[in-house]
Amino acid sequence: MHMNRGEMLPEGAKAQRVYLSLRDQITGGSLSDGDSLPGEQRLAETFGVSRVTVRRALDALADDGLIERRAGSGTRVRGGSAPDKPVAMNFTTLMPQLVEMGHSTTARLLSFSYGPAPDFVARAMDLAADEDVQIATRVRSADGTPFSHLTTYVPADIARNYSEDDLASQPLFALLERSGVKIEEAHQSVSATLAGPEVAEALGIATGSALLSLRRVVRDVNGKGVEYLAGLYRPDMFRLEMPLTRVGQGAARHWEPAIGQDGESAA
Amino acid sequence: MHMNRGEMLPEGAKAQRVYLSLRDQITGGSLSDGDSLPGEQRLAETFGVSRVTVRRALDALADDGLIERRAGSGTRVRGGSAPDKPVAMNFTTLMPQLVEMGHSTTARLLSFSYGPAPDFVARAMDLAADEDVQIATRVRSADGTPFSHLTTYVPADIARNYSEDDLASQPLFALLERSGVKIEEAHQSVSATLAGPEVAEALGIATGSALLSLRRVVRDVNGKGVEYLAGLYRPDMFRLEMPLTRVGQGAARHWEPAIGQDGESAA
DNA sequence: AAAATCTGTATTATCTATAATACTAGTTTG
DNA sequence: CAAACTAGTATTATAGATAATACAGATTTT
Repeated sequence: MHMNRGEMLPEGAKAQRVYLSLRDQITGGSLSDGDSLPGEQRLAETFGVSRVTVRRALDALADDGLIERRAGSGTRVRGGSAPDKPVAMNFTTLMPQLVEMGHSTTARLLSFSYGPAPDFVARAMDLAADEDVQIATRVRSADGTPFSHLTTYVPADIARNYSEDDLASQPLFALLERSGVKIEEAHQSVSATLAGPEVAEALGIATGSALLSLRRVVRDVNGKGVEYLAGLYRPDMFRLEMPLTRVGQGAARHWEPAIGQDGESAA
Repeated sequence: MHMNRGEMLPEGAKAQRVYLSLRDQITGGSLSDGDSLPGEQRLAETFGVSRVTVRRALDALADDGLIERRAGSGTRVRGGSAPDKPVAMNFTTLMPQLVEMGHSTTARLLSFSYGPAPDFVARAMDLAADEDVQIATRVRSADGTPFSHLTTYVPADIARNYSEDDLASQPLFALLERSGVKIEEAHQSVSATLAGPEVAEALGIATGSALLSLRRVVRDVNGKGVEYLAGLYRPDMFRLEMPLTRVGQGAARHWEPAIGQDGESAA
């Protein structure tokens, strides 16, 4: 009975690469149950490593309970497409659907400071080059497992309206609107990146893991930037879900988000 | 003048990890121009490797032209937040905005076959366990650089309506609607994953790079699944952009996609 | 029953990373 | 100017990971 929750990574650097790649395919759904995995020899060839190295990666996967190895037969996937409890982000609120799913959420404030806005933030928010912003980094956990690493930049004059404690307990949206900010527009950009040493430790994952990266710029009615968010999310814990419906006729036919029906819908 | 386009990766496995992590931060916008990078000694400590290894990673970054090193002063970022030509995906068409931006797009068919649907596909599309599907994998390139690796699963009876050549030249949407399929609903799930050896080669990137992962299930008016798409996108070439506006009043206030106004558009 | 394929196990040479250095030459800060 | 940074350049010993092999035992296929 191992309760290691996917943290039994092998020692070698190449072995870790193989381990992470295979683990991503399993938890990501590309590999389901059954007789799936190729033989150790073939894996060694496709990854360009020796069989010993593949072996170390498979040992770690077996420790995690993700695969099952039987001599003579082969290696099979076990936990196929049954991720623990993937938190999804709701489209219409821009907030993770946590409360609705009975998750207990906690936020931990990692750093908190005021200072000049970094270049890319000032550019994205149309700030003066020397304008001070509040920079806060916090990690959110669901049921004790961290799933997001968020860094927010808020112009100092706005940020003075709430306290450091507020940040650790409440979502930034609520604090901004409470401060009298009239939110009007937001622009999100979703991408992927690798986990650096600091965020890897904060999220309890291995350096070099894949992360979902989200950049968000929020503006008020005057077009002034009021929030810049740089969020990193664990793909095994978090997904961006968007249900869409096809509307319109002829050339104007296009997609629109299906609001109010997420995921389980029976219909 | 190096035209290596980010393919000068160092030899050691640990050095590659440092290289990829730093490169992601630079092309991802977390590190802009200026005096940014910490000293080699500090980098070695935070990454948990020796200074020699950090050095190898920095050598490769310098070869790529991403950083500039000056003895005594430090290491600075050069290509900060000016990615080549990031292709964005349009929200309302579910298609990359390529034609509008003057890109020359090519698609290459990597594999093409008919066979029983994999478990996760059959589950997602509500197919019979033994139903045959067409499985096609193709790589799309913009201006000669590959940016997406797409695998589609289409029920065999539908797929017979178009040819193999059609797939290499036209988007699947057009082919489906031409085949008389009434598209009604789609569900997208966005996540991140690591590049395995095969996709890494197909996309011209290093194994272990971060990729944006998109899963899409398209259903017709009867609720039957007509397409399952598993797409992997290079984060340095592709982003999922979504402009949003705040609408509604009071408790019903929520976000909606700002249709028709994307980035550059003039409508 | 034989052949083929797979995991399990072991050994050894080689390559790689690391640590501990030392030193030079630029640059910035006090 | 002097002190305290920095990158650039070496060297060497040691520990560790990897590659290349070989063979035994289990399972499936022919």
